[in-house]
Amino acid sequence: MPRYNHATIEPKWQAYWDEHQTFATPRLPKPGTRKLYVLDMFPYPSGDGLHVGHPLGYIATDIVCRAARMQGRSVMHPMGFDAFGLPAEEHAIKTGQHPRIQTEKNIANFRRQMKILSLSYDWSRELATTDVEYFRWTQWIFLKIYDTWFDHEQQRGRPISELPIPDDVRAAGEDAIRAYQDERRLAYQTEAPVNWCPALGTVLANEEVIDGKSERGGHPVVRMPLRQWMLRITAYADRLEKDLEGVDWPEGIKALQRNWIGRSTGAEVDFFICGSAGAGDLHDFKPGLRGAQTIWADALHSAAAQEIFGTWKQDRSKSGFPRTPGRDVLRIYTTRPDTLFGATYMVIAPEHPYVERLTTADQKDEVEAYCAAAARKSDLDRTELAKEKTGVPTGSWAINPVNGERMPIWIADYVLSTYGTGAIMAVPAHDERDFEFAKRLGLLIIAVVDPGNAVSPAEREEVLAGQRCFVGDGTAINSGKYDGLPTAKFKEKITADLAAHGLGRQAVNYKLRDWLFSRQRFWGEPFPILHELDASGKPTGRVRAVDEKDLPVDLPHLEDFKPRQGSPLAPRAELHLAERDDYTGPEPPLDKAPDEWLYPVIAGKRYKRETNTMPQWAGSCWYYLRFLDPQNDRAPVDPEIEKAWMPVDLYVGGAEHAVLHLLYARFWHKVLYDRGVVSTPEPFQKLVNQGMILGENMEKMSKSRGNVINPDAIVAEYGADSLRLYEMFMGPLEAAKPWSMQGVNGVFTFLNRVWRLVIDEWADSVQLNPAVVDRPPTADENRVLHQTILAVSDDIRSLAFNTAISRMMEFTNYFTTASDRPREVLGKFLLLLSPFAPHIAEELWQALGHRQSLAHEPWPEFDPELAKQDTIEIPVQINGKVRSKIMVPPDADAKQLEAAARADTRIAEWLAGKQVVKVIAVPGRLVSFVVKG
RNA sequence: GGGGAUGUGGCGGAAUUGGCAGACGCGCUGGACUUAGGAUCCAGUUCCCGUGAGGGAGUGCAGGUUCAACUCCUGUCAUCCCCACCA
Repeated sequence: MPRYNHATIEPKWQAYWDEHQTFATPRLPKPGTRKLYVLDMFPYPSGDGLHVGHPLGYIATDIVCRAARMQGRSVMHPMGFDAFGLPAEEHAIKTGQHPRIQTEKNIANFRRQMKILSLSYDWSRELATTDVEYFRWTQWIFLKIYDTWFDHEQQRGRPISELPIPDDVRAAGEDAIRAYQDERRLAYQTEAPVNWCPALGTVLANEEVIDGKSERGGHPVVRMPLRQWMLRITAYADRLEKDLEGVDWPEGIKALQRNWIGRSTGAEVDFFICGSAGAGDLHDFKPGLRGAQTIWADALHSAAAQEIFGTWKQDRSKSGFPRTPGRDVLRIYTTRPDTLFGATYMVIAPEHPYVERLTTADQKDEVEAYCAAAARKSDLDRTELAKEKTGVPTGSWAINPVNGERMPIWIADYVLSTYGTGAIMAVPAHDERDFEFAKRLGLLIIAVVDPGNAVSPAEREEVLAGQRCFVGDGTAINSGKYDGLPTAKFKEKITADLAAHGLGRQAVNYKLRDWLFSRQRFWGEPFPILHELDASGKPTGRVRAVDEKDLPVDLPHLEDFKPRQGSPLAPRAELHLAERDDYTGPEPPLDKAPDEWLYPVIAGKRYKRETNTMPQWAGSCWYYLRFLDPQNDRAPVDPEIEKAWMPVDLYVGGAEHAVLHLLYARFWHKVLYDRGVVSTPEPFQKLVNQGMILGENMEKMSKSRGNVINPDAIVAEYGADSLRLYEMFMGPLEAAKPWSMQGVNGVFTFLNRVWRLVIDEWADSVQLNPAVVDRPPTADENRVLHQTILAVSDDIRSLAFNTAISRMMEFTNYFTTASDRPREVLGKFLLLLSPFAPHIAEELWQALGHRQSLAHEPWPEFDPELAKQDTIEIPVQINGKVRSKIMVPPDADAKQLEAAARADTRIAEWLAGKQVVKVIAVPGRLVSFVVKG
């Protein structure tokens, strides 16, 4: 009758923990205890609810926390919701209902689903990024960032009030000072291209644009510039990379972040421009295709070029390398300054500011057409179509500072305006892309690196003849006085020489770009920013931060959430949309807000609110701080509390956040650190990525594949304990692994066996199994118990939950067959089991006669003496093959092992008549004979 | 093209610093108890040969180091993920 019935046990204990506030966390760690902050990546509360993949990480952290509490640590274990986001906004557009309503419904469902799993969160700390009282502080942090500039000398963010203002700027007046500051803030405005879909009247994310058309509806999409907010994350690139050293993260994730930051060291070099408009004879040469080689050769030593170059070089060596390049030079960035002598042409990006200036009259049409076409392409198009590199000559020339030779300047979209200086020197002999381009267009290729024997002799000949590209290191050739230098040395030397002549300098570049921080959406945090208007209602360009006391800036009431209907243009053909009268450009939904929200008046001045909203990342950048002090209405977090709990000791979540979320959060944290809001330079000490749970068919779980498993169904049939146990038993936390219903049944069976270990299933009511007795445990029983204690404790520490469970199964197997079992041993076992399967553990703990919850019961102590075996089995190998096994005391030394092995009859037979060459005896491990004959 | 991860029975997966390959579970086979079992208990279960004792092979593939290799080294194949013209 009293079978294991999870359906009655689980609600009972959930109610008990709730009522007794078992998992409430005090404001500060209890004095004399070590703190432990364990954090899950909080979910986006989607309408579909949790699927079994979500709780994988939650269960793992919960086990860690439950065990840690029993080990006497003060545990912080909170949960919340990352609730801004597109799906809720789309739902609102469809239904006209405020997204908050749907969002709160979804949160309620998520919370319910988590609660039936008994994840031991302190729910009093729950938060959602959409809570007005939460995003009030998100806005506050934005203002901190806005109020900060980055001091490159000190490598830290400082208040804008401490920014030194140069005298000439100060003299130019208040607006000049303001502009000077605005250009240096960590939050600044710029024109950035967005994907604008006129038919949908909305701006789309890159992922929503497929082949130049909107993902939904297939409407045309144009890229066009829009004034937007950026965060200067690039200022922190160096620290974001360096500080990875000190954190305990998977190497793969660190590599991913380093790769994303993409630090490279090279040189910036100035090339003198000649042949720009008005420079007379120098641009008589049209850089042709086939003919380029001879033209180039002719131009090399033209007297005019030599003369101009000579004086320029002299000037530079006196005045040094200027901070910003003058009008007369084209500045490039290269990681291979050692190939400078092999540069045969230059390329600038179609968006480069010099395009117009460098384009000669007869190239004008061609260049304009090319740049216009490039502007229409999305980033994706540009890389996809790049199988064939394209470009047009500007008609202008540049002079190579190391040898005074002339080279044509091209425009090509294989050069990115956003990296380096947006201009390159092309070294086709030693760069794949330049090689491909030069080959296609018949440009000159000169080898300046001898690969030596890094390639086959035949290949080397090709390289030297300019018929093959070689990008590796080698020895310098065709490089004047530098000939013979190995690549690395050459780089150093020429960089120093260029610097000495004021022609170049060492430079560091990052792939990381500043963070585009505004979205043209409704369902996000409004910016606490006001734009000043003049008497006629036009923006003056001055920006004002909302006063801290006026936070939060809440979202306004809107009649409907539909985006503006744009005019039906033929966008791909239209390049100058903004100039058309009937054009209504991208306008965020907040522009439809009522005037009293949109146009506040402060001190007699009229303002317009910023109507962009923050991206979804914003809320997740600092939630781990708010959990510590969620009710605080004077600060995002109390400094005393922050100091006591930070950093997060263990952070568990999916690998999909390996780059962006973790980089953004680290960035904000560092700004807050510089500004004294937090006390640690890094927020997350240890990071673990849980793997994906696949469907039973080994495919990713998705609605469309129809292989989604809902945890509710599993809990209903097998109980939360079985679900928890199964998810942990499936395999290593980090690995991807397929779901198996039979596997769930397997752990369910195990729990039934545990149940019967303690409870008499034949009795009419729940009572102890008569086999449970009060007697001291035998040596064997103690050994099994203590080996289990050791293994489970270690496995929890190393997050190897699957093996911890298998050890508990072994324990159960041992005691199932025993005719009786000591109560004390069972009790200790239940404590070990409780972090994994807390409900059944509590129930059985109570059945054993305990009155109190075991949630804060001390963790069983491991006694090595009791775990010791009196004899152990040792394999004996002969020539690497196990031929027998011997029983010896665990502390037997090498001599005793060998003697015991020789005494073994089977070994004696194997050794008979053979010569023993060598004997290896490793105490506690094995004996190995090497024999001959 | 660059970076990262992973390859072990029919399946999920175990295996301190190199030291008994296959723990634990699923599945399967046989048996017990049963009117019955998707319950429970017992035994077996990497493959090949052998009734058996035992022998041989075996951790994607090919080599190497070692008394000893899933583990270390070299090469190679496959799968997955991320980034992708970053000069």
